[in-house]
Amino acid sequence: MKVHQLTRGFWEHEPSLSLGCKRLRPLAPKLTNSDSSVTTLDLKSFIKSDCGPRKVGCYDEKRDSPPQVEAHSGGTRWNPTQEQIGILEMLYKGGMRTPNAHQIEHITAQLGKYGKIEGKNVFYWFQNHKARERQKQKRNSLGLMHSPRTLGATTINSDASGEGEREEDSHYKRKHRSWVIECFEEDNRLYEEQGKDKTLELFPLHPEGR
Amino acid sequence: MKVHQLTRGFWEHEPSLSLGCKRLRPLAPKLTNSDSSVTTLDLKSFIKSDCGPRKVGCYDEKRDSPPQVEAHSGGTRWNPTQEQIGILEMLYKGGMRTPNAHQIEHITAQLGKYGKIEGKNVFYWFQNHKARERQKQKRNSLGLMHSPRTLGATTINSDASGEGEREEDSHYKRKHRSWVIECFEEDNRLYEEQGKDKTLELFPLHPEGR
DNA sequence: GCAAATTAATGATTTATTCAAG
DNA sequence: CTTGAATAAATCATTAATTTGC
Repeated sequence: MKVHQLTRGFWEHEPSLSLGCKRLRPLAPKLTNSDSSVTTLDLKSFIKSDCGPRKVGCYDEKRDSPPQVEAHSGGTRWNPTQEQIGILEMLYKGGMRTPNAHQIEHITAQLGKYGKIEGKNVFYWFQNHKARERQKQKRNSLGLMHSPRTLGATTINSDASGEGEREEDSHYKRKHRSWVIECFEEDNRLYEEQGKDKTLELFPLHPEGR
Repeated sequence: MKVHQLTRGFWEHEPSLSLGCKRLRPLAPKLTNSDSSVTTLDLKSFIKSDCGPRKVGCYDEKRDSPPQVEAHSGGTRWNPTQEQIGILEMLYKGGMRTPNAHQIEHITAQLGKYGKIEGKNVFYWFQNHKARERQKQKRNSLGLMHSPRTLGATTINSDASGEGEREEDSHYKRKHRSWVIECFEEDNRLYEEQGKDKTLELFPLHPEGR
């Protein structure tokens, strides 16, 4: 397979790769296949070796001291403290919905005083909180006008929170902002040396359908 | 600009906060892009400018020199060259679906030789390509068997497109991995030194009043 | 032939779902 | 069951090929 060469060329900075692929023009019929007799290159092997698919996910944050539970708990997932949650909710109530990189950075720094936390935790928190507030509300409004049966009595708060949380948020959305992605440029060099990998299986291994 | 007291309280580690903020709708639709009231929020452009070329901001900032397309980059959105597309497709065909930070970094570096490109572009490309290949296939398989009878059987993965593209991808997903988010930790210091206060508009910035 | 108007393709962003730790 | 984490689906926005009228 010639693909091999292509691949190699690619990873080796070879500037000359004359693949015949042509970006199909927008309006073109767009035939169904983009051909490809080319194929399956051994990218896998290369990439894989590049970063050992060792531990999956974020368990290997600290190269050593694995069982070392520091501060709170292991290193699996963020376990917010009361203060952290409080502040986050406060911000949420204040109107914040999707903080950008700067804000996240800042917030993270502040919350860090109360316990271990990473930027992504803040990011996710907002995402989840927003989504869940929304669905909670939807459930409520729907439930109210429908059958009186309550599925989960456990849901104590059930909107009792009384936040006047409206859908306001959804208007000013649709505005470009990148918080999440824009960081790629910055963090590049970092990984270079660390060798820390979060790689995991790069390719699908188990066939199956969803 | 008065940035809400609440904010101040928070940032100063002040525990006493009495938010009564009600905050109403963010404000007018804000279409026509940035109100340009200036400094208020160009966080984004800020960030971007950090790296040089200001893209995101759209054109508002410089209302003149609009048609000035430099090279091809312009400044709006990534416009992949054929080589770039070719390589990406090659990788895709090779089985790559959701490259992690390392891979993205690497790929970006390589593709950068053929034209301007950022990590996020690579990230998005894979996301979009994967999704679109999927929907294309779904369309196909649905289309070809218009026998309304067995709808459920559609999963036979007819592969009509002639492409060997399988659905394998959708299983190994749900695997923790952060490429996107993990960068938050790293890029922090970047902003730090700049001295640029980020307290600026932590909130949606709705015109107070009201 | 050319440029405005159309339109398909696709880059970028947001929302909805799903998975799984605790 | 709650919720942090991650991915997929839906949507918006912009670019460029194509069409159209002159």
